[in-house]
Amino acid sequence: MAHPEPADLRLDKVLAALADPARLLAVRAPAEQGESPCTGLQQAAGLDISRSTFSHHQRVLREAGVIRVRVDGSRRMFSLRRAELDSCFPGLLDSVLNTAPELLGAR
Amino acid sequence: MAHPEPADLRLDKVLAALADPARLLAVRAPAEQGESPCTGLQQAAGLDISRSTFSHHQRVLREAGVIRVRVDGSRRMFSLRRAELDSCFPGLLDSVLNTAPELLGAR
DNA sequence: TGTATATGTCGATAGACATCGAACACTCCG
DNA sequence: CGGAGTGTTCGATGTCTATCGACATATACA
Repeated sequence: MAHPEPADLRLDKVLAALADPARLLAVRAPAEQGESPCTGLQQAAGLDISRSTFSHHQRVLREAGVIRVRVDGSRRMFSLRRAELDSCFPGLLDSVLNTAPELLGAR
Repeated sequence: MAHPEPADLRLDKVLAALADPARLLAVRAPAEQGESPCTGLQQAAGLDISRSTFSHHQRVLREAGVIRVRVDGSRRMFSLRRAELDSCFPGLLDSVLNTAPELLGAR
């Protein structure tokens, strides 16, 4: 369960991680609610996908450095790596999170 | 040679179009120099790829609504669709263009 | 100690994508 | 007209990605 260092964040990877409607939705829940458990996040995002697929998306976001995953008992708690992202790519996360849901893309 | 209407821009498509080191480079030239011819743009971006590959990238950027292509004699002139992008996704383009070249990603 | 809950991993599959060279189309200029 | 310059399209190829179901793992709880 590796997280990249802030110095290792790359814009193309971050953009690729965000360039998916499911992941754009998944990233909004921890942005609004703070740290969220995996299941709650999936439900909050209204994602009708299998657990393994969600786990895959979670890994993509984590390996790109967009989210942090913390083990808490039997659950995983997700949070946005907002400070690191804002530091490396100022304004990027805000512009993505402020986009109206209708403009995110088709599922 | 179709360009999407501003109302048809979708964040996931724009992010996907930008989520490539070659395209991130290609987009910086017209941002700095204004309207640029294709060849000049490719050279300015330092892209060592074939013409057909560059043409492919150009198409991806155009179909996502990131750039506009105008035919001028035997050449194509490229420009950023800055106004439309800023209107739909405020701050996104700026954050991408302001990112240091070393952070764009590996080629 | 079982049993239920929560989540990751594996292997398969189907579709998307980056890349190239070759061939084609169009414009400009001599 | 014909060659040079500019760029697109096509077909092939290798790689990546999204998705799933099944299985494994780990914690929590009775």
